[in-house]
Amino acid sequence: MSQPDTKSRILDAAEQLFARHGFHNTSIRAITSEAGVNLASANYHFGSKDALLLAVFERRLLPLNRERSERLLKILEQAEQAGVLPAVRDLMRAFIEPTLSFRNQGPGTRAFVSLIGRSMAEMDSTIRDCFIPLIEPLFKLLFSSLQRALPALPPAILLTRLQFAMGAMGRTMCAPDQRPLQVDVEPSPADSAAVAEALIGFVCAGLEAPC
Amino acid sequence: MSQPDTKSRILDAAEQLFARHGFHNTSIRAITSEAGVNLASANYHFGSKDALLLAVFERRLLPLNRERSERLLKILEQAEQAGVLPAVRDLMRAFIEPTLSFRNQGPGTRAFVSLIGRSMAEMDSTIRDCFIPLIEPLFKLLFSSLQRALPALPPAILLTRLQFAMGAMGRTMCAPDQRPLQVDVEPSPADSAAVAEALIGFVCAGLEAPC
DNA sequence: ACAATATTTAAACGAATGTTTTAAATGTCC
DNA sequence: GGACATTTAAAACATTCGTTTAAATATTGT
Repeated sequence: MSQPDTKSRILDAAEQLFARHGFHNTSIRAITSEAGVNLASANYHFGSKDALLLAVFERRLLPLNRERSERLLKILEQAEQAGVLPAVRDLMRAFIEPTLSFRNQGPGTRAFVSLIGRSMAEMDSTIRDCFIPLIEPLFKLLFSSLQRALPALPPAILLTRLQFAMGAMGRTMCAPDQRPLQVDVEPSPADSAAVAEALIGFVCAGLEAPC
Repeated sequence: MSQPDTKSRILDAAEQLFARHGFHNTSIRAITSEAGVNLASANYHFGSKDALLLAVFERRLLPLNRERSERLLKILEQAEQAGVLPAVRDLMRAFIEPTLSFRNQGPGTRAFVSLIGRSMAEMDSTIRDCFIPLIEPLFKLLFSSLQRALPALPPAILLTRLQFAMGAMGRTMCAPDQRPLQVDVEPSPADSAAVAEALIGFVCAGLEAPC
């Protein structure tokens, strides 16, 4: 092996470039060049560009989703044992907080969070075919958990509002790496924990709003 | 000229395909083929693919933004004459409602709304260079209007929350045309006026939440 | 140490892309 | 009605793309 092994270096470079320029606008040549490896090694290790995208998703999303899923289940369990409804805020925090704090764990995870945020708005089937199956089970768990937390809210309304929340979250994930819209105010707090708390407060207010 | 003129047919086809497959994944050949015109006519009329994207944006966004801008200004004016603060809900309705009702005015406008919603999450510079200048003035107007409506809220907090609202709105604009995440509930109301009202309620609750 | 396997390298392939070119056709205006 | 600009048509341009090939090199197992 060279420095880190070739496979990881390709994943790192792909993650960075997919996040910055998008999947279809990033060539395998750009990836292998950025990674400092031979062009053919990307296809050798991953088979195809599509499979590389899937590998980029899976490397970080599987552990992240496991953590979020465990936190959700623990909240449900604790609420049941205490004989109370789970709190919307606790549930949304379990879903949002690990994702946004992920951003601070290095340049790789930061790019990855951008990539995911961007992928949530993606229409292209190549990307959605990779992405949707990876988050659908967790999304279902979140939805059913929120149903328990808000038993009086019609499920269709809850689903609509949860889509709004996903939109707010997705934008928060990729907006810091976008060229910003210029407004005549100093930019929002760089402290990402504060942004996460603000987002949690925002979506909880919206989810729990009167009907 | 043929049926509708060639220029419009190219714009219609580009709008449809950009929304469905994304800019970089749509070829000029696919556009001109869908439009039933010659390949070279796209470059003849618009000069380049980038310029075609800009034309697609401008054709509908300029009138739409004019309407939204006028509605915002009227609300500010009326509030000032009445000696009261403008209502957050009125301002957000003026910004959101014309956009979402635009979706029901035909297949072209529907695709366009998707394209805009998708573009709000875009990282690619080609697309953002076209898109950002077209919405920045309106966004600034919305922001300053909300500052007047919420004088007690620190501007940095307001900006953060407005980003959340933009994310929720962007997702609402393109989600109906995405392959949906499957949840065990009948999909949200097809009535788009109801969705718009739900969105307005959601973002107002979040914007006005206690700090 | 040697054979077997895994990985890297350099070169090339065919296909698809945005754009340009040339010629024919169509419309406009004096 | 003829000169002129505008629009279409078909072909070709040079690049870039994802992928594959085949030889060279490194690694591993025994």
